[in-house]
Amino acid sequence: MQVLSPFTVFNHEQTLKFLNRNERECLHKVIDKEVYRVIRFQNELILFSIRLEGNLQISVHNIPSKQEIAEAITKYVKQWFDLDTNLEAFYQSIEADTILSKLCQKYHGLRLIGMPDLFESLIWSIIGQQINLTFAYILKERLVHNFGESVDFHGQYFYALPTPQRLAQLSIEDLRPLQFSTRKAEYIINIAKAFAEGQFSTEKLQNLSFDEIRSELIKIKGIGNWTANYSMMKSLRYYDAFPIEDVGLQNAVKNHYLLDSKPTMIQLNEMAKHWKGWKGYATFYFWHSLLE
DNA sequence: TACCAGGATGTTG
DNA sequence: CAACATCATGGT
Repeated sequence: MQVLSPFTVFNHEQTLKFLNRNERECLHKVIDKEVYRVIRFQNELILFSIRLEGNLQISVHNIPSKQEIAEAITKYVKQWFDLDTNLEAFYQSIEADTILSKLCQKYHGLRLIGMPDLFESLIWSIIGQQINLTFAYILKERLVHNFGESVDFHGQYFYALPTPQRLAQLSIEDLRPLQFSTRKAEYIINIAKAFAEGQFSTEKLQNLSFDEIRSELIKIKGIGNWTANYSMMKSLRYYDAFPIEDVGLQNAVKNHYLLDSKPTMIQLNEMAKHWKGWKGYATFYFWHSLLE
């Protein structure tokens, strides 16, 4: 076991609320203020948990923890929970926007909970395109339960996302019975192939600029501006990535700014000038407000 | 029942 | 280049 501490700010309550946002979430489980997750490390499935109370205690459950595993998990958690960001810089930067500032006070210490695995955020965002979130979680659950591997811990199963290699083997006909549309199936299998064959990876994007990464992502069929920015903010930690087409964001903005209809992209871009450098973080806070 | 969902793509005018 | 149709299905 190890402990991540001390932090300047971390909002345990709001983080738990985020992690519990959908009962059907299948890639982590919250049990008594402790979040469990399986990651793959050196082709081995590792079940670990983080205690969301006081200091963040990390435990490894299914195998004896070695130094290098502890380091890998620590790195993962730091990225997942965005522990290295200076939140005060975000809060100060958007100070001119009194409405967002109020949200920041309300959720003070909430960090942008991400997805360290780029493949995961791409698959998840493609699943979520143009359907309601409830259905999106059902589709993800079917994909994971049908094709993902799991760790059996005291009779309870904890799943990992199927690997690109596994999904690359599938055909559209395998996913149609799970109620994936032909297009979603096609996009997912194509992206899985690109990752499996090494044509695409986080490493290959490492030395590129924001615009170059965005354009590389958009070259892939099925990834548009929304998906590219979603993944850049959730996986690649570009806090200014802005999924402006997002209906949830638009609705949250409509609610908080008391608009009579959803903002146009032009309006939203205008408002987002106050969030410069932190548009992704602002988006995350607005999304979080939808959980109320 | 019609319209909306954490959009993207291909076609048409 | 902007407008429109299409995808597929659950939720309200």
